[in-house]
Amino acid sequence: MTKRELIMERALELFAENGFEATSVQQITERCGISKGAFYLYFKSKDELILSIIERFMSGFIADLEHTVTFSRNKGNLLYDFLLVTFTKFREQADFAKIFLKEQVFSFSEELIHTLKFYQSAFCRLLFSVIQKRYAHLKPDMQLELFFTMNGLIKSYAELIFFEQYPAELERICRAMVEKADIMAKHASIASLSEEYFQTVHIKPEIDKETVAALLEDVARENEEDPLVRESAELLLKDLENPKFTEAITAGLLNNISNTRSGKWAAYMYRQFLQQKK
Amino acid sequence: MTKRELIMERALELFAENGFEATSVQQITERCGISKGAFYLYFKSKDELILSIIERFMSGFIADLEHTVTFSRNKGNLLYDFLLVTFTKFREQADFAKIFLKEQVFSFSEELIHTLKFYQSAFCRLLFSVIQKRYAHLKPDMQLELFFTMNGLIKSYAELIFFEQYPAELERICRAMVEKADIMAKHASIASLSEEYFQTVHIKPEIDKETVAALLEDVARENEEDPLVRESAELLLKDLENPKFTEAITAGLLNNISNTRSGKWAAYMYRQFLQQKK
DNA sequence: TTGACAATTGACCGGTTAGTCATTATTATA
DNA sequence: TATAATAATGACTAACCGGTCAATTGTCAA
Repeated sequence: MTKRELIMERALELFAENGFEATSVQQITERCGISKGAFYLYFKSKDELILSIIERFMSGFIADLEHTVTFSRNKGNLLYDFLLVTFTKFREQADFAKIFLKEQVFSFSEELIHTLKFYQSAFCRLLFSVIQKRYAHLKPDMQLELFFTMNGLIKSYAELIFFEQYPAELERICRAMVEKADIMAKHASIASLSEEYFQTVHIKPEIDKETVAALLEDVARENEEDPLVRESAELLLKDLENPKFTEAITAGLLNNISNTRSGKWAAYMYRQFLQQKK
Repeated sequence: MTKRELIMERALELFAENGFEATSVQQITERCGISKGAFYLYFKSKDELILSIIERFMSGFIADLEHTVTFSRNKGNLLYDFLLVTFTKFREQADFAKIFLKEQVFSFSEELIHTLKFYQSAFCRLLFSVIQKRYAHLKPDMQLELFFTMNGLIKSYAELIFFEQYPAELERICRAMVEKADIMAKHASIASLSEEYFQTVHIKPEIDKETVAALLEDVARENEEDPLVRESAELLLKDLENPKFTEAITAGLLNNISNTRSGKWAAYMYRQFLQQKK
């Protein structure tokens, strides 16, 4: 483990215990057994630290969910799978879940708020797409209603599990949630939210070409020894500047890089970027 | 408006804007146009200030809800009324709602955490009693399930309204929520929570005799000019020490003081105290 | 007008914070 | 072993925090 990773790990523990604001750089360095000066060799500020932590975990989280949505074998279980992956990932990273669920948005830097909103809307888009598929026959306003309810329940269950340390059976919770969604889809008639709500949640991600290019370069660098992945990333990079490939070819290349850690995220961003252009 | 109230009001604004931790006493006094020293004439610490704010608003809030539950004319609409009062009260006090919904529990004093938990569990008990009445035919585990879902939805809607400033129609939201509850009560079968959850939420309030006595003394003092209220409070005070009255008499006396501001809260606490003794 | 008392002030205190940088320790290379 | 390069240190700064208190101002009866 690099020292940078060590700092991130210990800091995450402290943030989960005492919150971001209440944790001082001093405390972090003490737990790591390093000096205060050393901290600033690896992070240029405390803000950059929390940003890196959020970025690192959330990119993995969203990429995993995206993978579930895209490659789920059993389409009938997609909602269940989505929920289970969500809770499982959060449980794996319980410390992160705590700060993500409860952390104040007050007194955060603009950049931090922007990053959080970006990932939150990425999650919302995925969840909504799952709802849309399962309940395609419903009118959009009732789909919205279902999305809102499920989103709220996810948060409630997450708080119960991580803050009250409730000994939950994740599978049971997910089954109960799917049942609720199905029942509501079948019998509910009153929509409490208008289309305006969609705008509230659905903040456009505004992914630019440079961001995607940078991610693909990372993939190529990190997988230098694997020619298939490296070449796929390089081809995608070229096509980004000068699109020539058909959809099938692009999809195949994205699949090639999707098995690597950084590749999963890069592929997701690439797909989002293409969809945005349409 | 007394200077104490002025401070509470301006402080609440700042807390809603920047959070409790991030708001300094300096900022508060500046917005009030007073000196820092003056602040400490009215509050012995910053903690006492936030405690007073919470106490002031939450006692009124819970008392109103309790009044709704106890005296609701149309029992069939009780859940709807409960939800509507909740949202309406929160909207009236949007600044307070913000700090109550989002404020960190990290780095709060023990007393503050205890107070917050006390009011939260008072709210939970009321909501659960409403659910219990409406869905009396259901098994306890499904009642719990309904309670959890409604509680979560209340929070989700509240966040939507106060943080995203979503232009909500409260009546429509409440109708949609009641519909959801009814549908779930009729068709849901999977219970995700065991009885353990009840303990998590249902923290015993532990109301002691002295607390209730102090509240009744306040009522008597505040309503000196109203003999009916004053004497009712004094009789209740005596009966607290040396219980002689029948339930009907006690209930009547509690009704007598329930129309005053402080009386509503005192009556609620009195009833809770009696129930606890059983 | 005076004097007693209450209300109000703001400089000040000890403590904590994020962040800096001259100095020192460690490692790699020649 | 000597030298250069890199890694790490911790005392230090400036700003801000909650809270205090001697000094000042305002008020009103005598």
